[in-house]
Amino acid sequence: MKSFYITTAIDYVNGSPHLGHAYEKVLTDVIARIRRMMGDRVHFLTGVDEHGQKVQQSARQRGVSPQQFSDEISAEFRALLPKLNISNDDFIRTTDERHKRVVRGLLQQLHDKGEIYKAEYQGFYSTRQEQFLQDKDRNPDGTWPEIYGEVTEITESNYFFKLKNYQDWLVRFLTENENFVFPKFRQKQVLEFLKEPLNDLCISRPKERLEWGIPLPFDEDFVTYVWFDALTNYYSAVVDRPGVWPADYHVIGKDILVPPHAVYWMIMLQACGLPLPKGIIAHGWWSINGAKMSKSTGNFVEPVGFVDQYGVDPLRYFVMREMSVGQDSDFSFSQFLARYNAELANNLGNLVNRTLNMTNRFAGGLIPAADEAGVPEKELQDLWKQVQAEVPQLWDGFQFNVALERTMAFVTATNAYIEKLAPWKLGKSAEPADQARLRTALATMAEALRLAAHLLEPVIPASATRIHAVLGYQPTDNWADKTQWSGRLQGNRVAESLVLFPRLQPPDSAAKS
RNA sequence: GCCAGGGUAGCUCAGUGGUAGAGCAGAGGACUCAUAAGCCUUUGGUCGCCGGUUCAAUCCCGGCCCCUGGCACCA
Repeated sequence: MKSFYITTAIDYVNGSPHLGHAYEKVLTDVIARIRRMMGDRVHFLTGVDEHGQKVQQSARQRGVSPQQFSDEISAEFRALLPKLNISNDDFIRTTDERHKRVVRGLLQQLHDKGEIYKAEYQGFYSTRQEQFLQDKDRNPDGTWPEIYGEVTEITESNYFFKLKNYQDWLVRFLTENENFVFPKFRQKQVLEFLKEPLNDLCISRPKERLEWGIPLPFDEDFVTYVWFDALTNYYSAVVDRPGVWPADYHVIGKDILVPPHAVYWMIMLQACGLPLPKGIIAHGWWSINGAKMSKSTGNFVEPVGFVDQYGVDPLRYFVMREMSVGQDSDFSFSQFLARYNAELANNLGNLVNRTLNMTNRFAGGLIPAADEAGVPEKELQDLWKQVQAEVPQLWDGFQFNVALERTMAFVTATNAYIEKLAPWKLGKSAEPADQARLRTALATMAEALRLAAHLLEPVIPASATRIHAVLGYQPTDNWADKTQWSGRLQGNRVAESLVLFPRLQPPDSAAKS
């Protein structure tokens, strides 16, 4: 069986992880969990990009070796994963031997095929910044900004990859596979970009200028620069695992779609004769309180600290509930608070607790068997059938925000059902008919909760598991079966109580009241 | 400048060629199992602006305005 193979972009280890990094992991994780739940054999890869000039510079500034520097920052990124409850199967570092070996292999192969050639590159070079400058780096009056120091025109030999030759092929491929990039408008952006002629891609740096990289196998005086190093991770990580490549989805930020993933990576694979990924998902960016994320202004969400304070699942829920995949979204604490209290605490969490409470109070803590379903039960069951059919379709279309909305609507309907039955009144009656209705009500609310938790599982896995646990329920791994309305909870002993999402107070309300 | 996305109730957004929808917030009510939660009812919008097509446009076409992002060997 072919694996479902999904990847995140690898993070560049030149700073600490922020909300954007966390979001991409969570989004990919949600998809991975959904596919596992649906029975696919999933392989989920994430990792870090460790080579390059900025890492070399940062290491030098701190007076440590590049390896030591990236060891430290990589550990920080790696630590984020369990914190976010990410279910990745592998974690790749571009400094891994397994990676370097594959990169060098591909480069050698392309060199042998004549896809890589050496040429001279002429341009303006800033010694202070150790980089070539573009015309757009100039001041409006044509001079170079102060930060570059002395700028001189120099000539440098480098290796180039023949991108140009594949432009027509790529245009044809994207035209024939119109849903290759999600969302669709991003695909248009790629084709727009390809209307201009491509240039060949410079893939090397001389070692005297940059030594923190993978040496070219055919010329050890150079290291390969950025794209052959970074993009190849998706392939190098699974080269020894038969049946995994090609990737089903690369999940990336919109900033690295064009040209790296949609152009360079596709052409690299094609030139190497390797199968192409089946799709690319380009997600949007988070702003914080309506403004661009920025460390210098403190407009920044630090995921580890946030999780420590509010929990993993609330963060996961918020980013999936709030963002329409592909669009940008805003993160504000007040919006987080509103979602948290309204949907997680009041709607879902409170339903869990009142269900446990009533089962304990009116049925001795054992979930009763339901009598024959009346009108209210049938209505709720019909709604479940709708939601159960609709949510997986929404998942397929990456509309996780809508899927969560529908799931929560089912939770709301369950709360409304409880009001209609009013078990607390039935519990005071000795009439056999009322007792039967009471048993039915308790069984129905527990069953509804069990089912809803299954739809929430990919997004808030730990909480879903806790809900199932307090219902005395052990899920099986047959999706179609376990999402059927049933009486399988009958006789289970429930927990005494559970405050799943403690209600949060707005920061400034404590003083007032 | 070019390209793309967006401009719909106080807020976040959904939506369709035929009297505008949801959630949250606000207001009122009945209830009490529960995290002062839940449920019911309800206030609220010239659907960015101007034209056009149409019996009929928020949805189609043209123009304009505003916000956001991208514009290559910089990551």
